[in-house]
Amino acid sequence: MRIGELAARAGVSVRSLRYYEQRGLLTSTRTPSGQRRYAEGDVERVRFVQELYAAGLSSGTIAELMPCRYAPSRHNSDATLERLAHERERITAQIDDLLRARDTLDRMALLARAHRETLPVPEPVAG
Amino acid sequence: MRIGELAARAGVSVRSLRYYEQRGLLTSTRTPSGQRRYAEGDVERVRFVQELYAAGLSSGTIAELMPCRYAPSRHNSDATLERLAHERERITAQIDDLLRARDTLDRMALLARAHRETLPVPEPVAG
DNA sequence: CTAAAACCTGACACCGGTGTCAGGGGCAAG
DNA sequence: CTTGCCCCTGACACCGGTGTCAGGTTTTAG
Repeated sequence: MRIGELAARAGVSVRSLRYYEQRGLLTSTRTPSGQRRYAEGDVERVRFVQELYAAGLSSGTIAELMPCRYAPSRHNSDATLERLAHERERITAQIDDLLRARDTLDRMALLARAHRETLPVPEPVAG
Repeated sequence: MRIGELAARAGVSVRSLRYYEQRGLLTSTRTPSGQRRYAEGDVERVRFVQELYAAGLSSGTIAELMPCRYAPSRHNSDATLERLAHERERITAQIDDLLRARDTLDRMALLARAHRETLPVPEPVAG
């Protein structure tokens, strides 16, 4: 398929797909005139990339993990396991950060609501 | 206390503290010569800022939430509640992203390990 | 008094994924 | 052939918290 269709189906911009190719996250065949053509499986591949981006992995790291996912072999799995463990640790720490911050926000919201009721205004808002 | 001490005790750089002041997240009194002086409570305040930064809140958003934390009143709590709810939602979504990605990494690690045992090499590496 | 350490302001750089513009092909439908 | 849409490359901008350098002042220790 052409790049516009892949972008639409994977939910990313055309710009991003070209960038992924440049970073080695995605490959395409080219028509004689130079236009990119993609296979069906690339939709899933792009979603995979997005999923890891959403978790804060860099394009370099994702590039390193791609073969483990799409062309696993003894050769690549060794070095990759360390990277996997490292990223897992980072993600877990990040989740902890988020949970802590969310708790803090919740406490602040409670406090804010308490202040609202501590000082009731005659006619706050009818509706 | 002076800025260097606050930086050390809060675990951030001096540069960051000046930036926080510029963004309205932190205030300082000045000595006649212009040097910043901070109160004890600012240590906690800086940690609070860091906690929210770690959860992806921007300095602008944090600035908006500061009064809710350190000077709560009917006046500010109203508009802030919406912001709090919004950020909470964002954080929760982010946690979901991280959990999904972590699961994916875990599956990849399993796959990698499986490949290792599927194709055992005679003498991988002795030491 | 002097030297070192700490502080000041201001400015520029970085990262990295994405938006966007410019200027130029390719290709199907009419 | 023309029109219109999609594609190509290359380049610049952005965000935002932080590092870092320059050039200068203040404080502190000896």
